[in-house]
Amino acid sequence: MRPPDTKQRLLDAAEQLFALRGFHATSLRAITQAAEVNLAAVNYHFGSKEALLDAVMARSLGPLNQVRSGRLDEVERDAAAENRAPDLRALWRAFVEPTLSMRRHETGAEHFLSLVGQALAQPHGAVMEVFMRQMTPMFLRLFELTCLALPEMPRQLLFWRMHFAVGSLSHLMRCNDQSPVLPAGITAEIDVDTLTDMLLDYTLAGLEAPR
Amino acid sequence: MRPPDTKQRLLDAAEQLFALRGFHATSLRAITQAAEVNLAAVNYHFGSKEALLDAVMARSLGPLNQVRSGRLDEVERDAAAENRAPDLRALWRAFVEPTLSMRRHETGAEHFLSLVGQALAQPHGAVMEVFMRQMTPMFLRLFELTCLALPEMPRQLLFWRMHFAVGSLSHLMRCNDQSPVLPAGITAEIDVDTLTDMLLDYTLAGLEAPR
DNA sequence: GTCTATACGATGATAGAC
DNA sequence: GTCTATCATCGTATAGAC
Repeated sequence: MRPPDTKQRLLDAAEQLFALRGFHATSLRAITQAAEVNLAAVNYHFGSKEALLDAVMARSLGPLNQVRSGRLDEVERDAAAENRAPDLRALWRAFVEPTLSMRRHETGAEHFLSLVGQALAQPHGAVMEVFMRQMTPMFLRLFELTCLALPEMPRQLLFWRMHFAVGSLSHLMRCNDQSPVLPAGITAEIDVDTLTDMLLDYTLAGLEAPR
Repeated sequence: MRPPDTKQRLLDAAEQLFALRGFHATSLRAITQAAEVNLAAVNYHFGSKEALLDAVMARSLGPLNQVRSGRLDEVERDAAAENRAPDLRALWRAFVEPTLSMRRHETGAEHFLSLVGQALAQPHGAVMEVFMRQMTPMFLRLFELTCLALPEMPRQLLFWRMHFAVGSLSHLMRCNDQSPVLPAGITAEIDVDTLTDMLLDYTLAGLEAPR
């Protein structure tokens, strides 16, 4: 009647409750009750409540970055095959699209995005360190490939412009479920592909802007 | 020896501790001890711990938006005097510059920015509602003025592009103290004016990009 | 109106028996 | 590995002194 092991059950219950009601608003007792395990199991398997959040986040972030990494491989391979610089739009599409299309394919995507937002806002959160350790190689690789695609642009300038681009994406991730401010005559509902193209148009124009 | 009133002392102590150690990591007992007031004073003057955070944020956000509002007035006045559409760069400079230059003039600016980041990440936070209630008129006004400055652009498209622009700014605010990923040969130290111009170049190129 | 002292229920964490 | 019992600490509420 309760086949999966305790660790998995805790991860599943925690992911849902953390995202739904927030990290601090969720008690360990609520999680262990939902998972139908003992209260002390959390500290036995993970060590602390925050370490449980770490594990939940790492479980989703790993596969996502694996997809991104594979798509960056493709872009690099295409460029090498035709002996040219990598295509800027293909590059950023490889980075952006897996995240945005999570909502379509994965279940609990909004849970994951909500968790990332919460984790990154903590000042001394060990969670942010986990996130950064996972994301840093991806950022560095994307930066170097962007420099190759825009060889005329100073690296220092591109660094900051990439910072702006990442900000646009992360803000979009954070606000994608709850509608932000809606001016009159504007609807927030939009197709994922259209949204991806709009973000790419915006980002590429900013990256390539004259000084 | 302890001249200011209790309310003020609590706001000051809470602002510093919340920003330094995080909202949930800071106990009311730590705050009241730092403020040298009684524990129950928090609930008497503010009602709850979260309401205290509300008050701290509103204290900084109000004056900041007042500055922004005044500068938007100027842009509108200039446009009306010359009977033309508002200047897009002046418009966004009015919105962006007061925030970025907080670090130069105001004390505890990084505290405020850290608090905003924390507040916005909470799923059901009443704090986000407070923030949004303060920011919504500003966003709506900026949106309408941007539409006037770019009359050819569809409103729906401009709405999303403005969303991307706000994301860039908020990400910059959140990460301005702690250096993010630093590729080789890149330094994160930069003059505030240069940074402002770089952000404006990037944002305007994105807003004006062809479809 | 303000401030103080004190108490209550719930939380995250831990120790030790099984 | 799992469980029960227990701890210090948390946010909150209230009764009563100035």
